Amino acid sequence: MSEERSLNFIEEIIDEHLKAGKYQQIVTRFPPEPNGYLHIGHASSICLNFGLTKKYPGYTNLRFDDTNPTTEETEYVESIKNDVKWLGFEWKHELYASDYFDTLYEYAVTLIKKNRAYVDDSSSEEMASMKGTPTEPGKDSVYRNRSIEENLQLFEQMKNGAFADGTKTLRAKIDMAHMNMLMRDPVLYRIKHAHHHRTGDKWCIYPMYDFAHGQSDSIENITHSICTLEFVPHRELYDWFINELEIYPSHQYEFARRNINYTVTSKRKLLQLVNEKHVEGWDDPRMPTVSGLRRRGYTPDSIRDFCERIGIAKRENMIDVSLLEFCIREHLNKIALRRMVVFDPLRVIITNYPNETILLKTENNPEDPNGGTREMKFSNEILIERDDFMENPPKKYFRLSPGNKVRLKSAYIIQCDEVLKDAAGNVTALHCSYITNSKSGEDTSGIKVQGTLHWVNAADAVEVEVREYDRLFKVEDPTDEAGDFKEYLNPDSLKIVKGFAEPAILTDTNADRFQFLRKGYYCFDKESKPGQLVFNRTVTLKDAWAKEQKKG
RNA sequence: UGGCCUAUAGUAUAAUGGUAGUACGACAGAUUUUGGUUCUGUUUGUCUUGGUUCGAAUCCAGGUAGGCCAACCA
Repeated sequence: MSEERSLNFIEEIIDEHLKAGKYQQIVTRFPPEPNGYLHIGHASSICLNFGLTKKYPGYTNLRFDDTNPTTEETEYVESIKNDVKWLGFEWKHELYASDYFDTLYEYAVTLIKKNRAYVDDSSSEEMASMKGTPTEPGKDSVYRNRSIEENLQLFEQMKNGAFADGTKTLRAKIDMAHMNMLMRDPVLYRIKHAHHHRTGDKWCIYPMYDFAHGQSDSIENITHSICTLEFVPHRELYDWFINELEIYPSHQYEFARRNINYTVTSKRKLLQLVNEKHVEGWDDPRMPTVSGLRRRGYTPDSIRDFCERIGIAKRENMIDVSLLEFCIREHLNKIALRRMVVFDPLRVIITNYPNETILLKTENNPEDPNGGTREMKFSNEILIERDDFMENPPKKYFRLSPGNKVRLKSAYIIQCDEVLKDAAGNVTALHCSYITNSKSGEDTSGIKVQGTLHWVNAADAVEVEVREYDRLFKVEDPTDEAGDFKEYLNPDSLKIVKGFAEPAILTDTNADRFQFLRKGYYCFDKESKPGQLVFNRTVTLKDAWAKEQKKG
C-alpha cells in the first residue's frame, strides 16, 4: 500500500548489503523450537523473516530447533507448520537442527582436535560454582587440560552411550575469565539418553543451542539470522564457532521482542495456563497464540497488518492491544456478513400491525457493494434487546422509551405506548404501534428518529450459544505485578450467553465471519453443529454509548 | 559493585546534521436506517547535563532510567 514507507533497521542493513554487492540474494530462517504453540510474538518474527524475502530477492527456511528431545514433540511441529501456512507464508525448505547432528558431531571433533574443546566430568553444580559471576572471573575445570587424544576418546564414548546422563559434557575451551559469561567454556554437548522425535534412539548426546543454532544457519547459508534481543550476548559465541570452524559466515541481528498488554507471550507461561486448565487449550480463543487468535476469528490479513504496523526496533515495548483490535475491526468491517441477533430479549407487540408475516429485504454488508441482500420475516411480535429500552431514560438516550420512537432496522418506525410488568415490577413486554408509511426504503412519514434498533421476528428466532470473550488478564503487565502472574487472570474473560438469531444464520454455514449488528464481530466456533450453533465473539464494535455512560 | 543493549506524545514507530511526522488511543464536531463505518478538527513528545556545529532527536562525553547476561533450556 504505502510504497514510500520508511525501512526498519534490519531492512536498512539488508538494503546496504544488497547495494554494496555483499549478497545477490538473502536467506533468512524462522527457527522455532517445537515445544509449544506459536504466539503473536512469533507471528511478528514470521512476518519479519518471511516478509524480508518477499521484499528482497531470496528465500526463507523453516527450521525446527530440535536439540532438546525431552521437551519437544511432533504435535508442536505440526501446529507450527499449520500456523505459518495459515499466516500466509511459504518456506523454501523444511529443515531440522537434528538433520545436522552428524555434521555437528564432526564439528565438535574438529574443535577437540584444535584443542578448542574438552570433555568435563564436573557436575552441573560444580560447573556453576566455578563459573564465577558477572563481576568475578570463573575458575578452570580440573579436566580442562586433558590431552586431545583422551578428549577424542571420551567424546566418542559419550556418543556411544558409555556414560550416564549428566556425568560428562563437552565444553568449548575459551576463557573462564571472559567478561561475557557465555564465553566461559560453554557446554557444547550433554548426555541425554532420551528418545528424539526425529532421530529416535540414534543419539544419546545432544548439542546445546549455541552449538547448534549458528552452525545450522551456516550450513543453510543463512545470510541474516534474526533473533530477539536476549541473544545479543550469544553473538560473540556465534561468531567464535564460525571462525574456529571456518564455515560459512552467517550473521546474527537482534530486535526487541514484541509485548502486548493484558496478556503474556512466554511459551512457559502459556504452557502453564494450558496445563493448569486456566484455559481450554492452546487454541482457546483467549490465548494470544496463533491458533487461539484463529479460533477467536482473527484473519491472517489482520495479524499481518498488525505486525506491519507495530514495526521492528530494538527498544523495550508494550504494544496496546487496541491496535490489534483496530486491525481486526478494520478487516472484518469490510468482509463480515451483517446479521441480527438479540442477546437478552424483550418482547415487543405491535398492536396496530395486522396478524400477518411479511418479508423485508436488508443488505448483507453496507460496506460491500457486491454483498447482496437477504430477507427477514416481520410480524406483530418481535424481540429487541432489553437494554434498548429504558422506562426512565437519561439524557442522550436515543433508544426506545415510553412515548418515544425508534426505527427497527430495515423495517418500520415504532413508538412505545405501554410497558407491561410482572408482579415484581419487571418489564415483561412492550406494547408499541408502528408508523404505517415508515417502511424502510419507502418511508413517506417524514419522521426523523435518533435510534435504530436491531431485532428478530419472535416466531422464527433461532436460539444459539454465544461465547463472549474478553481480555485474559485484568492488568496490563501480569508479569510485572507482585506474586504469581496467574493471580491477575480476568475472571470474566469468558461469558457464555444465549442469543436469538435471525434464521438466515442457519444457511450461513459457508460463511464464517459475521457482524452481529450493533454488537460485534463473531465467528463459528469449531464446536458448532447444525441445530446447535456456537459463536465466538472476536471483538466488540466500538461503543460510543458505553463511553457516554462511563462519563456519568 | 563487571559487560552488553536501549531511551522521540498515553502506546508503537519515522525523521540517517537542516520545518519533529505517521498510526492507534483520547477528546470535539459532521455524516449515518448499526451510538458501527466514513470524514474533519484538537490534544500530548526528543530522559538529563555539558560539548562539537551556522544548525543536534541525530555526532561526542558524563549522568539517570529500563532491559539482558552466572540451565547440562532455547
